[in-house]
Amino acid sequence: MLSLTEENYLKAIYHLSDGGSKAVLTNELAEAMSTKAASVTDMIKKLSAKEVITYEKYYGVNVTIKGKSEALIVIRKHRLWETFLVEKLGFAWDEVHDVAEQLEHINSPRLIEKLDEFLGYPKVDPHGDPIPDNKGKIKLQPQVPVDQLQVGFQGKIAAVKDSDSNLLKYLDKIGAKPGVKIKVLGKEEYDESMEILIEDHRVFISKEVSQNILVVG
Amino acid sequence: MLSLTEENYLKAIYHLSDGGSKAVLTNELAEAMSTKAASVTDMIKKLSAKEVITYEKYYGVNVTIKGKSEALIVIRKHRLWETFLVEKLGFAWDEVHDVAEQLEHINSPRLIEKLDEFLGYPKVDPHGDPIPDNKGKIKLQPQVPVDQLQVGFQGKIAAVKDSDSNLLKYLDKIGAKPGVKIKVLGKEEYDESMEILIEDHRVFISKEVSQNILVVG
DNA sequence: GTATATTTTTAGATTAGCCTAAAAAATAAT
DNA sequence: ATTATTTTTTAGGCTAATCTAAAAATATAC
Repeated sequence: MLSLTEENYLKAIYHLSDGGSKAVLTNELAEAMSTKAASVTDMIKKLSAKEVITYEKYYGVNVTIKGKSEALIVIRKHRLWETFLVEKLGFAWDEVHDVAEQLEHINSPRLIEKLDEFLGYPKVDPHGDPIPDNKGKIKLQPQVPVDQLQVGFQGKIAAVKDSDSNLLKYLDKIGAKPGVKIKVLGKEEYDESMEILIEDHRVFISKEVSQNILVVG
Repeated sequence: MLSLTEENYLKAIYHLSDGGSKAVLTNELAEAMSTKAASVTDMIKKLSAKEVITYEKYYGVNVTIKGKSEALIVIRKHRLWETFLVEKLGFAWDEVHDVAEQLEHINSPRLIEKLDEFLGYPKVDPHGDPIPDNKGKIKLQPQVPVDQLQVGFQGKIAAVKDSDSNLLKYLDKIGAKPGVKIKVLGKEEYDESMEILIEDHRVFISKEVSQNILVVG
């Protein structure tokens, strides 16, 4: 059983490690938690003792299987609550985070199952992030390049192919970065250029560009 | 600003004092909070410093105006959440208390206003208890426990004391829920058990049970 | 490859909330 | 009205989570 504070640290570690794929340094974590490195060291020892992370001095921390599962439960709760706030209570998608940060710590598996059912078992939250299922499994969606999308498609930018620096600069200019909402408005047959909505503004992109933006449903 | 623990103490004081109409003793409070008298004395000092209660040594504590208002905000949240859990998520009315105990501490005035709106501005919660408005005003109707009623009394169940889950299950079984018609058929002198009519069927209840059913005329 | 800078850890305090044991005040009993 | 009992408070300690300041380990620079 984790305390509220421990739960928050674990979640931060999970995110900073990209879901457990790399080690997290003490200072990074201190920054993320708005606290001091010394406090982080203390907490790291506690979380190690509870076997949700492994810890090597002066090297960093890694999430264990158990830790991942616990982190995903919190993330599931966070994203279900965000969905509730937007879909049912009429919050704007950018004002839900702080409240969801509190709600995610409510401890009642039954409540979460009921909430999930009430929301119609949503797959993604209002930001487009996937909602882990009740086993803690996160269904990572296949990333599709924009040029293969149908007109009308709505989703979120998952990644961009970062081969060319000029391309990245251009993508940055039009606001095409991971996490941003995207919608396909139109497709020109003869040159395969596209008209898309990035966040809230319309842009025309060439086939070349469209091949380099990866999205998820 | 009160901590979670302070909020729970204040709420208990509010209830034990019958909404601020009498002083609460240290041991009473210790009992209610499942803690020791010494801890209560400590907390009393903190709550006095924050001016939500007044405190006279060896006499007891009283809620201040400010304290009442803060307690009522928590009670409002508790009862709105209980309503949500029953009305929207399909919880049974006797399984909501523990979850609502957690949810009542979520701090977001906007959330509560939105929730209130979503629920259609309910006046009472699933136990029949009145929901304070957003100014902290509570419309109280005099509620009398069944054990104090005369034979022949007819009325309506207004609320049940929602402390014990086993009791709530029992009450649910005999159909004793808010809104239901009730009539006192008889009273046994030697053990103070009673025979009552709940909606349409006769039941015998012990004194203990009769003390936990509150009715209005 | 030694010196300097950065990062991380230890050491020692602090605060909130709780505890036990003992002292003090209030209440009850004779 | 003293004594006995109950209630409440004080005294002193414990744990979780935080802090500052200093020491230790690692990384960087010349």
